[in-house]
Amino acid sequence: MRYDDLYAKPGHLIRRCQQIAVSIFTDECRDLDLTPIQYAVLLALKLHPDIDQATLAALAALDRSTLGDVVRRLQRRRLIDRRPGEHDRRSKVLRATPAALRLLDRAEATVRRAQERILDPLAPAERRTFVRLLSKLVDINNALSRAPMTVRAPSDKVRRPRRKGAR
Amino acid sequence: MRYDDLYAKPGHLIRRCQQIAVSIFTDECRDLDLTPIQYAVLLALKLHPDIDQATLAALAALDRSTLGDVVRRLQRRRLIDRRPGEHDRRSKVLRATPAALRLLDRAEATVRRAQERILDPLAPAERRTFVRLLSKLVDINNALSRAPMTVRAPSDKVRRPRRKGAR
DNA sequence: TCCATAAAGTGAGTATACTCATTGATTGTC
DNA sequence: GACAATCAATGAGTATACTCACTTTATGGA
Repeated sequence: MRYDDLYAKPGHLIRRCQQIAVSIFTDECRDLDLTPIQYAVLLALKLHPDIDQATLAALAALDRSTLGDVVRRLQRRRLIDRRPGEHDRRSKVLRATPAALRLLDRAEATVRRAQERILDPLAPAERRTFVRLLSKLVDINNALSRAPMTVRAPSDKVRRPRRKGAR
Repeated sequence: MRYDDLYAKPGHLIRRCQQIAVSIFTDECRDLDLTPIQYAVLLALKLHPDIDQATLAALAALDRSTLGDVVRRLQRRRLIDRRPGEHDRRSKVLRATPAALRLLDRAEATVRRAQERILDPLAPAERRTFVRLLSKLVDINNALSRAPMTVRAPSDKVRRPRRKGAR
């Protein structure tokens, strides 16, 4: 395969696809004032009440720092209830508030419509193929790589000195 | 199709895919100290020297604000040369420095390896299918929506005719 | 019990990635 | 040539999205 052109590179196509997906989601959910991440976090909390932030981060595929920010914003909007863990005093146990559950109910049809709009350019058979390949890609890469989901320690502990401007 | 589960939703899968792609790219390019975006911007500038920021933003599929930040960081590292436009004094004309061009040469094999690693979980035939569907999804959605990518040929096109009732 | 290790949350730092508003320059039209 | 619409860049504001370092707490083995 050729990756001469920027537009033929899988990485670029994936980024644009994500851009478009977020744009469509945001457009559909404008009235709900929910971002894709906030929706994912609240949905995960609805399905798994009373888990700590590290567990939720793994469920939603976010690192702990990012989730910390998301949780803070949702807590400020009274969509998340947050209390110290009883068994483990390091942890904070989270729960979606009744308002959040109502919001999720209201969001259901909207979110489904957004998901359908994302795949709209593809024919029905293509949609199934696309989602299947996407799932395969994500699952296997997730198992192999050190994506945030797996929290695997890098094999090479030797770290280069960070240059200025480095990420 | 069912989107009951978070993990079955296209939006979530696309986000995870992007996460993984960035992670692989960053891993491969760590010696080069280049992010995917920085690479895309520099490559676009190599192929289209002396364009202004708005044109570059369209080429790289970024909004102008985001590109402004990226350009500032690249300019600080002396990878971009930035001068006021001669014909249009509102604009700033950009060019990849010789150091940037050398960096792009060094990056070539590494970036290709990263792109291949992203698709590695798929069989060869699946890779072609995936990239084809991804391209279709991105192209059609881009044409329909008002995604940041407004394709316009910047190289030879002098000026777009201004449509009166457009937008 | 002591202690090395690890895990949970957090803060700092950096880099996307958008919206909206503003300022200054340009252009088509009258 | 004046003017309205538009456009280029930029800043403020918000939300991801990571790494690294640090503190506090937990845990397992000597």
